Amino acid sequence: MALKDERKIKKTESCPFQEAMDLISGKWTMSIINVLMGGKMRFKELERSVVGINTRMLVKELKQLEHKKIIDRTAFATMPPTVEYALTEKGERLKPVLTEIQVWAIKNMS
Amino acid sequence: MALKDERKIKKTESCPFQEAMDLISGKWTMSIINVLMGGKMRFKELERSVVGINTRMLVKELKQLEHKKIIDRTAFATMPPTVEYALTEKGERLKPVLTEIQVWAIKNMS
DNA sequence: CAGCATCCGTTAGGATACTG
DNA sequence: CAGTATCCTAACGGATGCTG
Repeated sequence: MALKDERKIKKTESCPFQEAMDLISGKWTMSIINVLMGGKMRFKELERSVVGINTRMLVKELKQLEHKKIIDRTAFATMPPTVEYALTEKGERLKPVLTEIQVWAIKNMS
Repeated sequence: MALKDERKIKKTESCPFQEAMDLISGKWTMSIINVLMGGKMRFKELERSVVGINTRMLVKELKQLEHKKIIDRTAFATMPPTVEYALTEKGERLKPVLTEIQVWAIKNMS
C-alpha cells in the first residue's frame, strides 16, 4: 500500500520570494537545514540533533526537502540500513539566510 | 464582546533561533514586512499591496507583528478612520534577512 | 536502523457578510 | 476606512505501534 499521509507537498505558489518563504516556513525546516550545515547525517542522528522533533515530522520534512532539492538522500543496503542526508548545493546556498536570521535573533529576541 | 478569534498568539519557544523562525514562519508575515520596508502604510493599502491576502489574515498578522514589536500601529481619530502601520527599529533590522532570502530565491527558485 | 501507518487534536488559512 | 464575526477546510504537529 502506498503512503497514506502523503499530501500534495504544497500548493499554488506565485513569485520566487513566496516560493522561498513557503519552503522556509515550517516549524522544523530551518532547524534541520541548520544542523545539516555541519555535515551529512544519518536519520537517527538527525532525530537526536533536532531537539523535540518526532519521527513522523522528521520523515515528512526530509521528504519535502529532498523533493525540493535542498537535501540529498543516500541509502546503503546494509543491515541494519544506513541512510545519509546531506545538503545539496542549493541547500548550502541557504547559509547566508540562516546566518542573518541567527544574527537578528541573537540581537533582537528576549 | 471581546475578540473571539484571538488565540494565545503563540506557544512555548526555546532558543532565540527558534523564536525567530516562529516569527518568520507564517504565509504572509515576511510579505507584509517586505512591503512595509518601503515605508508606512494604511490598512487598505496593505491589503492591496499584499496580493492574495484577505482581511482576516491581514488583521491577524498585523496584530501578531505589533505584539512582537516588529511594527507600530498609529490610529487617527478621523472619519473615516485612518490607521498607519510602520516597522519599528526591530522590524527594520530584519532587512538583511529579507535581502538574503530574496537573493537566494532569485538564484535558486524555478 | 529507517522508516511507514494510524489515530487525533490544534492551528493556519480562506470567504464573506457586517459594523462603528 | 478599518476592522469584527462566523463558518469551514486543510495542513500542521504529536504519540505511538509496527515492519523490512
